Amino acid sequence: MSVMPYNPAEIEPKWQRIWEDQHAFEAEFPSDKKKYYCLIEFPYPSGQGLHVGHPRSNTALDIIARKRRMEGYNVLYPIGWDAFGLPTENYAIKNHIHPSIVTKENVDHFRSQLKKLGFSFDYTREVNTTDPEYYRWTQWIFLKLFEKGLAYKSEMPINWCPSCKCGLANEEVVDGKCERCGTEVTRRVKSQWMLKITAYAEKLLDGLDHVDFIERVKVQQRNWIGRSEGAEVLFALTLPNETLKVYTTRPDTLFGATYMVISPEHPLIEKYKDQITNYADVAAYRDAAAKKSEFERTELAKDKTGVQIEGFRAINPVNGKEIPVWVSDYVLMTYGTGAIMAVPAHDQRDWDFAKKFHLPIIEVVAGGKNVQEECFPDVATGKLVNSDFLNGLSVAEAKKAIIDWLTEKGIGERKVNFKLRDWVFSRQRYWGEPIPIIHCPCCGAVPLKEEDLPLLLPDVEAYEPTDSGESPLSRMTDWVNVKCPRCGADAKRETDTMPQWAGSSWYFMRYCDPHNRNALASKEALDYFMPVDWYNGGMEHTTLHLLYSRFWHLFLHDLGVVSAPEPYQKRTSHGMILGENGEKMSKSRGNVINPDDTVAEIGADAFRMYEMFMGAFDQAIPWSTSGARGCRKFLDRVWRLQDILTDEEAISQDMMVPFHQTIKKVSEDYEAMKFNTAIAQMMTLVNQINTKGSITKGELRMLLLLLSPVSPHICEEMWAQNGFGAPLHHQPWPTWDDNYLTEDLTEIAVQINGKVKAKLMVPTGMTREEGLAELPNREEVVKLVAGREIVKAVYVPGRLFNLVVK
RNA sequence: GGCGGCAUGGCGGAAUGGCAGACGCACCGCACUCAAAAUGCGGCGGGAAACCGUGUCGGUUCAAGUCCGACUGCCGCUACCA
Repeated sequence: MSVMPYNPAEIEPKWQRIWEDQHAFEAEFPSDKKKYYCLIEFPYPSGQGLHVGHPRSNTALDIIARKRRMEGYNVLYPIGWDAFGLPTENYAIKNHIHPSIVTKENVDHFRSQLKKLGFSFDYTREVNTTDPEYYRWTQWIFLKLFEKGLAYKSEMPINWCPSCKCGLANEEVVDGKCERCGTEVTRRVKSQWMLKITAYAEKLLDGLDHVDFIERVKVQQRNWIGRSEGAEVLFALTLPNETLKVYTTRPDTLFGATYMVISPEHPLIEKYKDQITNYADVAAYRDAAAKKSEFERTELAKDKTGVQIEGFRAINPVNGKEIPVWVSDYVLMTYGTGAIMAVPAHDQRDWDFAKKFHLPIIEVVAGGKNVQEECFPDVATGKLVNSDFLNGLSVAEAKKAIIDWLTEKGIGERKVNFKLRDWVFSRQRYWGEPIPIIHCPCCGAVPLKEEDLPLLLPDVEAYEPTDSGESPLSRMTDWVNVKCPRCGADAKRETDTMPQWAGSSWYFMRYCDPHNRNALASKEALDYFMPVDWYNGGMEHTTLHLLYSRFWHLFLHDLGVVSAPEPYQKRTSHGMILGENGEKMSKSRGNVINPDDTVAEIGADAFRMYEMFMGAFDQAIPWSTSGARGCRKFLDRVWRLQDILTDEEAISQDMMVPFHQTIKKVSEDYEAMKFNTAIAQMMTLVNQINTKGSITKGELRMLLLLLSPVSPHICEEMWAQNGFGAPLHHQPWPTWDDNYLTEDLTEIAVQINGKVKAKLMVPTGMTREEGLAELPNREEVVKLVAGREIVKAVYVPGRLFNLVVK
């Protein structure tokens, strides 16, 4: 008997319809079952449509979601659209179409592409960040942050993209260039909304100890938060009642401080302009530094510049010595106190600076080479010298001693600093959430009342940003001019909008209760579904989205909105898919693979399988069209197993071991995201079945169960065609029996001096003692030893037998 | 400069310290075919062989792709963070 050929173009849409009609993948609430929440990063619905990178993450968690359902969990695996953002706005400007229309078209296209891949998303819970019913809650969270003093407006130099005409967060500046358009970023002073993420620095750091994130992610977040322990020290100045505070991680080297440096933006310069005898030089240096972009500052990092301030000096508190104060842009106003004590002997930057300007270098930690020739920054080995009461101590001991001394004298104290900066939250753009604040000349910034949310984005004629740097909304006078809700005076609305990171900072909470009109989600739904059990996404979101959303979630937890402190229990990350030439896929390189084309050629099941089989999940892998066809060939082979199907119900005795090994391997490898080896194991099994020449019904059922999370359509179809009963996705996940994992006899390797010389069959249970007693007498072994003296024998049960001979 | 990761056939990649190269791709041979495609079967690191082979050099071990030390080369993140 021979079945019809495998035709994914027919069976895939059929099963997608059946799943939809049966509401097969909708999460229940309320439910008595245990929940499992799988999450992938919701896509930005770009005009280009789906990229082959999206299905890599989606398929991986689809496998987990489908397996969990078969294990009896109430699975939440949702999808939505992160739809605010610049590309849509730019497209709208160029083509004179409203961004909301562009967004709708793109979302529809994306959804249809995803549906063709058969992901088991719960489409009834779709969210869209541009939906007023969604962004009213984004605005609500902002109001709460404002209420708690975590949202504030601040005049500050921001990164300005002259091309996008928009302020950028530090995180959106890459190599001194705009992340989006590549234009060199300049600095511009503007009044900006800021979110005080720094208030959560410690919690964001501590929370990492309680979640199961891959180590890379933890390390990157820790680095980004950048906690450092040190001390603040007050230096007296030769000015009446004036001190200069510095932050240092090396208070132990205080005796080696030979000069000080303040940042060009340091207020001391303006305050004492009359006392600074070379003020003109200092001011000129400051103004030149201000003009430099972040990029230029970094580029010129190697070559230190600076000006010595004439007119006053500082006094080193430990030895009373007067030391000069310099201005240099290697000291940043935005970190620490904007001023440092310079210890050239033990800090590379200070050393470079001292060498250039011929400043004294005094060794205070012995153990390196001549500090006049080479800086010695090591903290592990040296002992203190030239440091009075610290002499002879290790660096760690000296740190403690000097901090105690400073604290006692009241001129210093222990201090923890973070690299993390507050989040610049304003965008001078149209296509984002309006910030629900009214500026009143009397009352200042007045929040909208909660019942007035959502503050709708008004329709405007032109979305172009203005040259003045104001948002396009500023031109909407009818919308901008309002009465102050507090005092009734004429007031103006805030015209900046929120960044794209806003809507994506809480979307996983909305999925729990997406149609709620009274709250961002009900407490009951949040307490049931949160936290996300498994979140997979790109490494590029580690320091931005992943940190921002943890911040918002921790904040909402403090507010009592949600019980879980951390939003994500587990975070994994997929590797990038490269073009066939091994380079990053891009239009300009002409190496983009379109998922639609691949699905049309080999089907969604084979496409999904290839995405999982191509290599280690967390590594970057080049696409291979012939490799993808190989997966289609495998599914053809699976399909043709029906040609050799017998009427036997059970798994035959001689196949028990291979099947149980496969159940174990596949089950464990899916969990460890080792999808490639899980699939390889199933290929091996199918090869074995083909060699044997027949397959029983029980064997086919088992294979289909194991394969179905990867390639669900073909498995459902074969399941139904062969009358295997209730739909496959309702079947329980199979379990293995350890008794069937091994054969009676095991092949081991026989080594002489560590080199494999022969293979032997031994009873599987043979212990180390039995092996050592019996194996040297085996005929094959005696032959290999050839009369030489056996110095040592090692038997590793089930593995090998090694003889060391002379 | 700092932090992290990686290095295995022609290619993607397997391998709790225990038989290196599973599985797949490409390629070669054979069968089927008038022929090709598809499919099936077989081969496929180097070497005539002894043997040699997991970026380089050392070390630990009965045994190292795997652990340790030094180095080289790529990739990612970060970057004058005091």
